[in-house]
Amino acid sequence: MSDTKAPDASRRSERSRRAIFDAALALVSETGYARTTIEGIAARAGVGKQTIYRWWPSKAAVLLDAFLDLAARANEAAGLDAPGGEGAGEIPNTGDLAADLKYVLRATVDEMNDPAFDLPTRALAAEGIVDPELGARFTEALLEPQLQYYARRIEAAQAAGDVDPDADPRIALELLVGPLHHRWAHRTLPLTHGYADALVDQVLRGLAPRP
Amino acid sequence: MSDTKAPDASRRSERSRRAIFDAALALVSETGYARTTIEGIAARAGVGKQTIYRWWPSKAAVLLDAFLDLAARANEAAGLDAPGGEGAGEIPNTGDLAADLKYVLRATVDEMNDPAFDLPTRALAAEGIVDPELGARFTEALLEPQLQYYARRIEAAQAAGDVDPDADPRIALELLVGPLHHRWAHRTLPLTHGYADALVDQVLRGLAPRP
Amino acid sequence: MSDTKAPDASRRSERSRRAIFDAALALVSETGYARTTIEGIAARAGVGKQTIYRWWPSKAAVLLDAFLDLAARANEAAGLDAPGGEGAGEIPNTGDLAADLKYVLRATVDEMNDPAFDLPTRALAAEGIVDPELGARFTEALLEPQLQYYARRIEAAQAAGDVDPDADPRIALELLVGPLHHRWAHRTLPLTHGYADALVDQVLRGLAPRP
Amino acid sequence: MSDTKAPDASRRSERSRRAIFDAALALVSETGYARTTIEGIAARAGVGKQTIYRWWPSKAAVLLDAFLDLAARANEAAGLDAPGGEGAGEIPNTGDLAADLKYVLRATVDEMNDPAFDLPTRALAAEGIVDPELGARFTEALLEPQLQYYARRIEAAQAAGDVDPDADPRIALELLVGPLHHRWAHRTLPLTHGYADALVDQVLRGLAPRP
DNA sequence: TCATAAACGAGACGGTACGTCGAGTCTTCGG
DNA sequence: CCGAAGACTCGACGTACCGTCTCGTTTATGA
Repeated sequence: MSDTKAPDASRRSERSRRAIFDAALALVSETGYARTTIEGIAARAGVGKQTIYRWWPSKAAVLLDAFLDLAARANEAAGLDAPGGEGAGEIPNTGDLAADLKYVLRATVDEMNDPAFDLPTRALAAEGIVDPELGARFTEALLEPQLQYYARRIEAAQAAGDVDPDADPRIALELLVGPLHHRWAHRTLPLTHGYADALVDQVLRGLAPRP
Repeated sequence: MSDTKAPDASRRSERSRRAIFDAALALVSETGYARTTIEGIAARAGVGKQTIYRWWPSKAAVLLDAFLDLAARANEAAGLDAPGGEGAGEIPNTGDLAADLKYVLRATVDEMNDPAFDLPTRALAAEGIVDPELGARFTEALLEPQLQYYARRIEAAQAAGDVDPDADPRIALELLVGPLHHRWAHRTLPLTHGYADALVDQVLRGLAPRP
Repeated sequence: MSDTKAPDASRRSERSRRAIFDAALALVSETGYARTTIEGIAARAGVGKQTIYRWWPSKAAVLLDAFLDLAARANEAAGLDAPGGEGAGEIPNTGDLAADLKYVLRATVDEMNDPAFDLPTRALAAEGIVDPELGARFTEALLEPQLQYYARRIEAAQAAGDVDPDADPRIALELLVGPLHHRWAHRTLPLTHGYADALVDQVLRGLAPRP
Repeated sequence: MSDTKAPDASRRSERSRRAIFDAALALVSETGYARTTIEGIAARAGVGKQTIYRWWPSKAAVLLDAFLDLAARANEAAGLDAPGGEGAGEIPNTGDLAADLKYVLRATVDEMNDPAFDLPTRALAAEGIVDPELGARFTEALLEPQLQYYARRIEAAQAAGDVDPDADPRIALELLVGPLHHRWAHRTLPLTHGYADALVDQVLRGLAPRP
């Protein structure tokens, strides 16, 4: 007499799962997150509503998983094509910290300016701001791993003597991504490569090893 | 030539307007933004739904105005009780830039940890991330004026020789509020006074006048 | 301390009254009674809503008065152009009862087939069926006077020896208008001159003086 | 090729259908038709509004079906308890036409004086007068079958030599029900058994076989 | 002959119900 | 025996009018 509610994941239809992800991402980018409905996703995916409710608790959760899946596939496809790169997403280490950070921040700026990434990301970020549960999953699965790349690169720079060994890598990394995020979230000023460069330069001034 | 449907603002009921603000803020802090409905606000305010729809286009717009009104009244009540302070909200200038910034950032951290401010702010920020129109109003009316206080204090510090005259005050200010916002928005790590202090110290290292 | 609500009828705006009647009749014939609203009448008449509510208790009452006014003006314009006619609306008395009744019933059939009369009459009749108050006014002001014309003509026929003196004129008259009304109200079969004639013939057979 | 929105009637909830009928009839007789709302019916029936809108186009249509259902059940329960009667609703044929008609017309008068039948019938009749669509359904489903009973009884009387074989049964039947209906609809004079009797006598005079 | 009180146009107000949409649950039926 | 299909209850949406209530603005005496 076990839990009558737990669905048997092993019997899950992979075909339906993919169709739901595809439908969700398509609808969000076509009509916006707010106008995307679970009924709509089900209809578009050719799936019963219950098949969605069985596996996800909310629209946001569906979209988060869809996004994660998208990111995973993108990473897979990415491979080793970054300069000096090892793992996918890892920040390159050419020995020139400023150049490496500028490269990554410029790429981030480009993503933020690309509606294909921008719109669903905004939807998820907005939901995560309000819903701690979902925000935690978002942070954990997408944001934090990315921040660790920065941490590792900065620690490498400390080991190489390019950064003050007393500096806190966590604070350093937040000085890089925080301002970018702020402009993106509040649309105060345009996000440009120039801004990314200036940001890196200013932050690195504060991280320089003390004489 | 203009909108033929515009209601006559001069005949507007101030009593209803206030009741709507109060109800909206109360409901959001009691039950959360998502569960707050226009019907609920109207009922709580003892007001017809149409009276809300007549003056606001959306739930978010109501809440934004309610928040603005709240902030305005708070500012009015604030007056001159900040150390070295002149205008309400202005960052104090005691001559010690680090101390002044830490004072303000600690206050900001406290607000972010106070559910009374936190919940409606999250709701508005989330809506603003997704709805550019509303986000613009939010930024313009609430965020940007606050950022200008930072800009002025930093410029004063430049004039006093405490900050590199070549530094860009806008970038400097974003280095202060961006990371704070980032932690708040994504709940990556706790927001503490210690974090505020460390942030100010790290940023000011990068702003120090060159020898 | 008399009734504080009674408006001063002597100061009433005749212009508004006419405009309201015109607007009401126009709207009912254009869009139907159900879709006609007091707000609509007021707007069309260029009149404040309160001017309607001041003088009438309901939409149906407005329409009834509008209809009465229309009928009064029609009667006024009618004059003496009926064969053998005296008063307006009076049933002619040419000495041939059957012919006189057929003449009047054919005219009634024509009115019932004319949408300009049909639609507002249906609206009023329907309202009167459900609302006894209004129904009484309708019957008293419009229907009963008309029925009296029949009563008088039948009594004249009795005096002339064309109708059994023992027959009840009220029952006789209802035998004439009742079936007509029935077909009109329920749209069972078409209303034609032939039907009017057949009806008169059949009824008069039952009214013939006994040998 | 047909309507793409048509719901699947085979999956319809019989329980909801019954609850809606019961609620509709109860509300109409308790508070009157005008004050009966679809929301009210749904609430009383413990049913979602959509379940009403899914299956009926209007309040009047709901009530008509409820009424039809009521009549059908009443007929079913009626059986053979009328004098000389065969089918339910059929007019008895005792050989005495006048008596049979008086029996039925008196029963009709009684129904018209019984608020339980009167109120919903007035509501439906009123709606049918104004809405041809609904009126047609009303006439077809309720009125016309009843009129056919009269037609059949009169034809039987013609066959028996009690009625002029040249008389039109349709006109004859309308002479009986039309006046009754007229008094009922316009409330001109009270509906009594005496009136029913007088009506039958007067009409039969006109239908007597010619010598 | 003007002041003054009313009726007037306009329309905002608190409400009620509308008809629609989607959420999340429950039932049926076909592959 | 899953899962698509979709009917169900529920509740909020945004709209339309209701009937009431101010607002100024005519208007038409009666002091």
